[in-house]
Amino acid sequence: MISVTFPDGAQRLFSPGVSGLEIARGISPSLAKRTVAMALDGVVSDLADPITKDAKIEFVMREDPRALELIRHDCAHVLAEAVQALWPGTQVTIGPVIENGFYYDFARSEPFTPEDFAAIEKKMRELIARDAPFTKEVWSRADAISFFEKKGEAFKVELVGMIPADQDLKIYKQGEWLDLCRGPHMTSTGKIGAAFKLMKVAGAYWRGDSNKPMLSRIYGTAFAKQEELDAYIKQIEEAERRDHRRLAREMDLFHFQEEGPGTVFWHPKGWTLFQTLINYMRRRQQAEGYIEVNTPQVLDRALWETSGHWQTYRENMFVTTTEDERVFALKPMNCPGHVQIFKNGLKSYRDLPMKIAEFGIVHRYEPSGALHGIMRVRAFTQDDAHIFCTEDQIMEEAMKVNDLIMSIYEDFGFTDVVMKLSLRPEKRVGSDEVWDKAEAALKRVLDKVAETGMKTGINPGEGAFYGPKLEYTLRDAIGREWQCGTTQVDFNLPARFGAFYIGDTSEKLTPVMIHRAMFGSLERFTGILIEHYAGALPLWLSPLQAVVATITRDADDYGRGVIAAARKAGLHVEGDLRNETINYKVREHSLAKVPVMLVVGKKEAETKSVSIRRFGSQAQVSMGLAEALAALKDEATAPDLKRAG
RNA sequence: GCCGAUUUAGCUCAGUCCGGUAGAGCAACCGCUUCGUAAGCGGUAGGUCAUCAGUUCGAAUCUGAUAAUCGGCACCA
Repeated sequence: MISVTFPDGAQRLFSPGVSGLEIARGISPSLAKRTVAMALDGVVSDLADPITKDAKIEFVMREDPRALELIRHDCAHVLAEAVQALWPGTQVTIGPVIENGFYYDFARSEPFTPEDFAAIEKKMRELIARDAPFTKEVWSRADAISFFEKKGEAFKVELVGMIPADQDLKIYKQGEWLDLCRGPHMTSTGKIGAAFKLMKVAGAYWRGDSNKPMLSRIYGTAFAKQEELDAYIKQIEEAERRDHRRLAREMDLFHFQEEGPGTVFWHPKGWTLFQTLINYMRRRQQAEGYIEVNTPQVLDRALWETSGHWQTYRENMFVTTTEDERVFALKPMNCPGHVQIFKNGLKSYRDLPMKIAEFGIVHRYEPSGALHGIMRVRAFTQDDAHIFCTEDQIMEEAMKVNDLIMSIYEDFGFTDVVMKLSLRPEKRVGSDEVWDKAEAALKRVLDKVAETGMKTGINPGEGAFYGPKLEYTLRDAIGREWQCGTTQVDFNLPARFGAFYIGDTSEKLTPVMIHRAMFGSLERFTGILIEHYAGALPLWLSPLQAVVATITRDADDYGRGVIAAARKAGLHVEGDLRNETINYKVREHSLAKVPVMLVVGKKEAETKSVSIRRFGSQAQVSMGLAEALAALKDEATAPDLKRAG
C-alpha cells in the first residue's frame, strides 16, 4: 500500500497504481468533476496518472493559477485539431504555452490570415463543447514513426526522433484527434472554457533555425475567466497607447524617413530630452572619476581586423572604400578607439583603474526586420566606458559600476531590476583559461549582488565574443522588460592591441578591460522612458516644461512677461497667445502632454500671479508668479543636482 | 534576412473587389469672435494616390519589381 497525504495533512492508504481521479471520486463525485489535474509532491500531472509511491496530493481546480498553463496548452491542442479539421493536409508541429498565451506552428502552403480566425474559433468552440476527455497513451517509437509517416506528418516524425531514449513517448488523444505531447493536460477539452482568443498570425522558423523551413504560426491566449481575458486585452491596448512611435509624433520628438532606415531625425524637443540625459550621465560619471573622450567615426579596416570585429561582425558593419582603394568602416563599437587612447603614452599601475568614457555614436547594419522605432536602430549613441584595470581590481570596479547603475535607474523611476550573467558563446576569441578567469570574476559580483536581495540569473552561451557580461534588465510601469546596462570583462582586446602598463616591479603587464554602459543606447533608453511614463515625463526630463496660455488679448503683455521670467529661471517654456479659446488651448496642450500650463488672464495680470494646471489633473492652483517659478524650478532640477543641494 | 500585412493631404482614414482621372474629419491658412481651464463660427488652400516598369483608349484601382513601415521569426558584438 502507498500513503497519500492530503493538503489538510490527513493521510490515507491506497493500493499502488491508484489514479488521482479514483481518489477524488472516492471523496466526492463533485470534487472529481471539478478537478482538472493534480499536483503530486508539487508536480502538476494528469489526474488519470497512476500514483505508484507515497506522495502529497493536491487537486488542481480550473481556477488554480497552476491550471492556467494547462488551459492554454489544451487550447493549443484544440486549435491544432480545429485547423486540421478546416484545412486537411495541414501539418502540425509544436504548440507550447508562452508568457501571455500559447501558439501553434503549422506547415501549410497557404499561410493563415486573421480573417480565418472567426472560422477557427468557431470550430474550437465546437470541439470544446464536445468535451472529449484527454487520454494519454505511451507508444513505441516505431509505432509513432509509422503512424505519423502514414499521416504525412513529417515534422512530428522528426520530433519523435528527437525525444531522448529514456523518456516515454506520450500521445494525448482528445476524441478522434491525437498529438505527440509531453503533457500534462486537463481531464477534458470542455475544461478550457470560453475565455480564449486567437491574437495574430506570423511566420516562424522550424525549430527556431533560420536555415529551416518557415512555418505558419497562430498566436492565441486563454484565461480561466472572461474578465481576465478582457483585462489582458485592455493591457495590450494600454501598451499601444504608450507606443513611443506614436507618442513621439504627438510630442514632436523625432521622425524617420525612407532615405535613412533605422536612423533618427531628432526634432528640437526630442534633442532637448536627449541632451538632458547626456548631461545627467556626464555629471554622474564625472563624479565617479571617469574621463570623457571622443574617438573617430571612421577607421581603417586593419584596426577592425586586429580587434576581431572584421572576422566576427563584418556583415553588420557599414564599410566604405575610398577613391584610393582604402577600406574603412564606421565604428560599430567604441572599444578599439579607447584602447588606442590608453596605448598613447606610457601607463603605470598608478594610473589604474583608468576609466575612459565616451558618448559614442556607433553604426551597426542591423537586419531590416530588426528595426523598431527608436528602440532598435542602425545608428545610436552609447554611454560607453572602458575601465582599464588589474585583475585584482575587477571585482571592486564591477561593484562600483553596479552601484552607479542602480542609483541611476532609481533616478529615472526604475526600481525593479534584474541582473543576469551571460557566459561564453560558441563564437568567441581567447583561450578557455582566460574565459574561466573572466567568468569567475563576474560570478563573484553576481553572488555579491544577489546577497543584497537583487534578482539574478545566468544565461549560458550569451556572452560577447570577447568576454562574459553582466546584463541589467529593468521592468517598466506596465511590466515589460528592457535590457539596458551591461558590464563586460575582457581579457582579450587589450592583448590583441598590445596594450600594457608598467607594474610595480617594472615589468610590462596587460590590463584587463571592463566594458560598461548604463543607459546602453541613449536612443533606446529615450524610447523606454517615453513608454514607461506614457509620454508624461517628469518635469526635469520634459523638453517642454510649461506653456503660458492667455485667456484674452488683454493678458498678452503680461503673458509675454511670464514667458520671459520663466525662461530666465531656466525653464523650457513656450507661449500660446493665439486667438483661441482657453478650452481649446487646454485641450491641445493636454494632448501634447505638456506637464504644466500657466494660464493668465485679466485677474492674473492684475495680481502678478499665474493659474497652474498640471497634466493629468483638472485642478487649478493660483500662485504668485515668483513663488510659482521657484517651485517649478526646484521640481525641474535633476535628482543628482538636488541631492548635491 | 525570412513569413505575412500595409503604404491615398501634416495626422486619422474612405475610395481598390467591379479601371473612367480623388473624398471626409482634425490640423494649417484667412476672416469674424475676446471667450476663465479638454474642440466658438465661417471661408480658403492643400494630394504626380510610396517608387519604377507593364497591361489598357484610359490605372489610386489590374500585373511585376523595388523601397519603407507594421506584426512575428531569426539576429542584437
